[in-house]
Amino acid sequence: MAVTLKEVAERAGVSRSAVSRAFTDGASVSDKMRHKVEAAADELGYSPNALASSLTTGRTKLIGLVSNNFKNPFFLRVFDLFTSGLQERGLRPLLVNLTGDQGPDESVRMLRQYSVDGVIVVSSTVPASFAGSFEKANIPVVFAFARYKDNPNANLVGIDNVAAGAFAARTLIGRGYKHIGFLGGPENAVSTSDRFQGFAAEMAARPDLKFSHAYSSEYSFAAGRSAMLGLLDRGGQAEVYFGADDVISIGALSAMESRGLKVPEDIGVLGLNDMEMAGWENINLTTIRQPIRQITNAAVDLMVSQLETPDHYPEARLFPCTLIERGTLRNPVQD
Amino acid sequence: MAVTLKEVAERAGVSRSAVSRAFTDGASVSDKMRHKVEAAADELGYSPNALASSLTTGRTKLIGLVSNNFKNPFFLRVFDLFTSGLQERGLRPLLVNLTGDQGPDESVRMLRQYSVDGVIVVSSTVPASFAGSFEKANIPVVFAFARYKDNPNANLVGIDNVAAGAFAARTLIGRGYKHIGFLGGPENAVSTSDRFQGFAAEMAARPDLKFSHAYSSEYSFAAGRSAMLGLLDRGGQAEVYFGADDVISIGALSAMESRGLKVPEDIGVLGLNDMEMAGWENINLTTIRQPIRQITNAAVDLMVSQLETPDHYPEARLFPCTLIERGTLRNPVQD
DNA sequence: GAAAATTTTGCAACCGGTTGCAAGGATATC
DNA sequence: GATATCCTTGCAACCGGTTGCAAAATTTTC
Repeated sequence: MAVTLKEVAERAGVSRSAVSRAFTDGASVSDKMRHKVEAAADELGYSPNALASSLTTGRTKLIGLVSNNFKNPFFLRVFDLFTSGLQERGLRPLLVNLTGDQGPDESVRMLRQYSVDGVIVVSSTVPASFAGSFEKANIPVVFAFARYKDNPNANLVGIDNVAAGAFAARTLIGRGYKHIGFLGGPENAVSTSDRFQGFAAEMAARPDLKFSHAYSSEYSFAAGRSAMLGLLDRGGQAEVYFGADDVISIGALSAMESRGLKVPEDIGVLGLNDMEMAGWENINLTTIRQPIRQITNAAVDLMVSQLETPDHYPEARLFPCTLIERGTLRNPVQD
Repeated sequence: MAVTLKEVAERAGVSRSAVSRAFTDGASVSDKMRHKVEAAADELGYSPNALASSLTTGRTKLIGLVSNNFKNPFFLRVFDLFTSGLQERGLRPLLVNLTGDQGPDESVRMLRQYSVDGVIVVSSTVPASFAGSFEKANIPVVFAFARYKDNPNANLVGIDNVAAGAFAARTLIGRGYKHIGFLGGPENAVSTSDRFQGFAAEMAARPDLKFSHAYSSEYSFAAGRSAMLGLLDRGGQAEVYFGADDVISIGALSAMESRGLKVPEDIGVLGLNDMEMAGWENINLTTIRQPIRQITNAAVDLMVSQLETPDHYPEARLFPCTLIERGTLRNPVQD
């Protein structure tokens, strides 16, 4: 159906190789030939078939974008930045939604069938077994928003969740809170357990402060709200909570409001991510920002480096988080 | 690098065609042959190269998913449903982010280069010129969340925005509001102008009621908030506003709160979409739900029909909206 | 058990490109 | 102007599969 190289060659009265070369950067073609070919191609509306050429070149420019985070609103921005970032470099994102039944092996097989040049795994909860599958298939992979210690010799980009947890704890301690709570996502999610680890370590240094913790059943508004309602209704709640994710923190905020508590006067909340809704004036959540643009850019850069130099030495790029002061924490105490 | 069909053939001691047939449903192969081939393939870890086969079969099972809605949180769910819906049918979404410089022609060319079997355009604001480009390239296309009258003979799935606007107006009239406002997205967005058209037509039948309208600069929280702040500060605002999108309505809600107005006592808001945040208890927006699951399913179905029967007659599938009662509208008046 | 009908298999050409190699042309050197 | 050098071009093989066709193998029929 589509116009092929052969037709262009016939039209221009040249060999097929000549046409191929005219469309290949750096190939040996005279200007005259190039113009002749381009003219014929334009008349016919030809554009080369990327899939056919991949057969000989071994490059498809297809990058698998694998994720299981299609529920957390934070990730819409992540997808936006990844797709546009990849496109800018001439790469095409092949999206894989890891929800439900599809196991990792299944996905890897699929990605191999489509000869992706590389894979970016966008997830904080992806099983570590993934890394091995890709390595075995010899597919370059970058883990974004992932955990360093699971894959010390994988390419990896994100924040240090342990450090972020510690940062959160120091922030809350600095505000003079005496009873500090940690409200995590699912207890078995690595992001939650890492954040907890850093948080708890920092709290351990301050035995004079009261420290308690709880978990939500998943990373969602409803789970955060319901966990916080449980804490409030049980009584003896902390003066402030670090919610290990914005969407949980916002759920918690709504629970506090439902129980008639004033924030930040009666109780405080600190989130993590700085997703768009945190900045909405009717939410106004004080939170720790993940530098999402830096993370996505770095992931794409790392992908490109791997494509260019196949024996690229594995690398982890971790970025520090920053506090975004809004309205859900009391002011710092004066020294 | 990867295992090829030839290697499997040698290993199994059969011809290449035999291997190919063993992996093709409905091909003529004996059970004995199939087992022999499968054994060899398993030993070698072979899986067929989808791109190479596409060369002869003419099918890639790649579906372009084209969108420029990477800002509206509503669409994360849309992407979730589309990607999983396509995957379930063995199709692979190739994502195209239409932001910025990339013109439609550029995108169409790219999609053709990758021999996509079809394209789903996910956008309410995509230029109508798109349809032509795909038709010319003979690529099946489905427009989701699009406008019927722009492409009466294109495959199209969504709601009837004019009808939705009218439904909104009737709803507000039914609540006994005497001064009713319309707060749109950008004035030139087709979704906004269609919704306005339906809304205004319904209002025209009730000259006894006061009707006013305004627009936001884009479909975003900030734009909705700032537009509503403008209306409130100018004075003479309506008793209730239909915000032509949830994200705008939520922005408007926050503006009202900032100006000390109680919702729904002092002023009302009705949204459209029923995105996740509308249901958050600390937002609690009464809104008109777009049946997103039906829309995405229908779009995928329509795509599949087109792939199966190439001369599939164009079809528009429009779904009705339903009111989701929450807390931002006063109760219906009793007859 | 032989002939006819049916199924299975392999050959070879093809899908739409790329590329090493050698021949042909153009340019530079003397 | 002849020769050496470099650039351009076409040929043919190849990338990893599929498929029409005919030969081979199997099954059915009588």
